Amino acid sequence: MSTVLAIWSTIFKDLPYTPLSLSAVRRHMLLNKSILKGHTVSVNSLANRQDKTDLSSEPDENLIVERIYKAVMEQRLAPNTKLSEARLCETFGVGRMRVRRALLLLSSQGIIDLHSNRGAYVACPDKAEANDVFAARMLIEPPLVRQLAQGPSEISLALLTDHIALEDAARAQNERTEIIRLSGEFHTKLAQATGNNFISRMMRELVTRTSLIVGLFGSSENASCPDDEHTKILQAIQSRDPEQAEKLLMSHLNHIQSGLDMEVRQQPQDDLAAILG
Amino acid sequence: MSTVLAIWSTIFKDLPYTPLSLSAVRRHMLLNKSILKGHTVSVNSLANRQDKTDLSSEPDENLIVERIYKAVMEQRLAPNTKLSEARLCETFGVGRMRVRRALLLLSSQGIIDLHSNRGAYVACPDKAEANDVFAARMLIEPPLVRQLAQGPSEISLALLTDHIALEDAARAQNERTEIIRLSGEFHTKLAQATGNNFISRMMRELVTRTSLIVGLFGSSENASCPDDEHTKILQAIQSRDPEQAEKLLMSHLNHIQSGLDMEVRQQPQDDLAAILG
DNA sequence: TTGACATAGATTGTTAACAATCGTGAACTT
DNA sequence: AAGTTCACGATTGTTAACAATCTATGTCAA
Repeated sequence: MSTVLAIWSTIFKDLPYTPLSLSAVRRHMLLNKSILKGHTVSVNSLANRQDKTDLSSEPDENLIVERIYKAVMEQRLAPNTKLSEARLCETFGVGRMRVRRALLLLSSQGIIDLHSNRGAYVACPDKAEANDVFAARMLIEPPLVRQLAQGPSEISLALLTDHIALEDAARAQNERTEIIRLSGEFHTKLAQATGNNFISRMMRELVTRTSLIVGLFGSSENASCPDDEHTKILQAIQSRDPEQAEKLLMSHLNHIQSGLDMEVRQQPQDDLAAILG
Repeated sequence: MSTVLAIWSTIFKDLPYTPLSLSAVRRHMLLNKSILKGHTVSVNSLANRQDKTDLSSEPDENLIVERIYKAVMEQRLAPNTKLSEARLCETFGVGRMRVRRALLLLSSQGIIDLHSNRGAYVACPDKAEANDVFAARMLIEPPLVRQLAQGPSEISLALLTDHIALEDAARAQNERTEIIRLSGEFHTKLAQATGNNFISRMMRELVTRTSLIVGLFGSSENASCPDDEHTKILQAIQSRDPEQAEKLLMSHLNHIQSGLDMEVRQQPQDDLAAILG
């Protein structure tokens, strides 16, 4: 017992399983019964197992994560807002455990901060963090669009044109929150167009953080990206012009960043004066 | 009550707090008592609060995460290895809750996969994922070292030279696991040298995944990066030669990738033949 | 007016028991 | 020999009660 634990301690290893023919397993078990020792090896489990592709697999706390993510992207959830467990339980009609897991996931994505014994608060990036986010985006996005403009990813570009149509529609109807969210998600979809899951996830995180930053340091009129810059970037990509695409994107990011006032940080919800009159 | 809940549902907002003078708060409360309605506003909490910088803040499940992360980096934990809750509880001497939180965090970092009702398994990247990882690294790392070679980050370069010393020492003593881990962490520290937290986190994740991939698809002799390539890259950075640094890094990554055999995937622990004799 | 206790209340952290699910191995059928 | 069914055991998922912590508010002294 303590020896088994010792082995585990050093290697963290367990018996895994693999699909195999049933008889083959039985043969092995007969031939090497002594080797099995304390471990137990299944028969049917090895043969019967099939790849369940986990289709309907996320009716869980991912919904909560998505809802809160969306609220942050639309700047309806202001930085420093407290997310109390009880309130979230009522809101989503789930148990405390689900809420807890969701909060942990959100904190691992940097969307919220978890303070021990004090609760969860929407992340409130400071000046240094804001600079990091933009520096990271300026490092990653240029080679990204360059690659998109070079490689032939015809199909995935359709997603981008569709997205811009959505943006235009939202702008036409003047739906503020929708505009803000779509405006950010354009960049996320830019990354998705590469078909690379890692790049997509990184961009998604960076864009979410950017949304918080714009909400904190931005003035109200430039909450969303300038209207036509996305269109122009996409056009450059479609016409296979890497230089132009990269150039447009850099100036686009610069526009966003220069629209921020890093010194006069607005504290939308954190300022008692705004609430107490 | 239901109106409060309705507001919450749409905005997810709560009363936050800010450090303020005690008398100022009292004045506000007297002047605007009616505005406070259902909400409660503290007095001392607003004034007494000080920035506790959460120094000794992580004696929690981060330890478990770190231990498992390290085991993966050193290729002691093979892909597909099952991590059962009970076993982890014994190993680390903590309750099931901590283990559960740690597993959730690890899964959000892509280090393990969580299968519903079946447990946690060390991530087992497939061919497509491996390609994504290398594509992402080749997108990010070149501009990263280029930037390092341009910008003057003298101090942080010391960390890199120290690290290479560690690598050499480990190689001299022929400590396999140590060599493998340090070999990967060189790239992580490359990212840390930028001083940008986001870039650091991304690289850390990519390097961890790379470690799993090399363990799966690599032959035993090229488990670690070739000895002197790291040294040369660092030299190029120190001599402020962006072109050379970028070039060396690209060929370095290509070395690693070309050392993999994507077709004949080794299943170190997942292969019953290896266990059953 | 300001700051310092102290108590009451609310919120989060933890634990342990219970429920649901799945893997296991045998008996049984073809 | 190969496949199927079924109950048992083990593992994971969930819940609810309890413990620990922090916040809120009033009272008291300076």
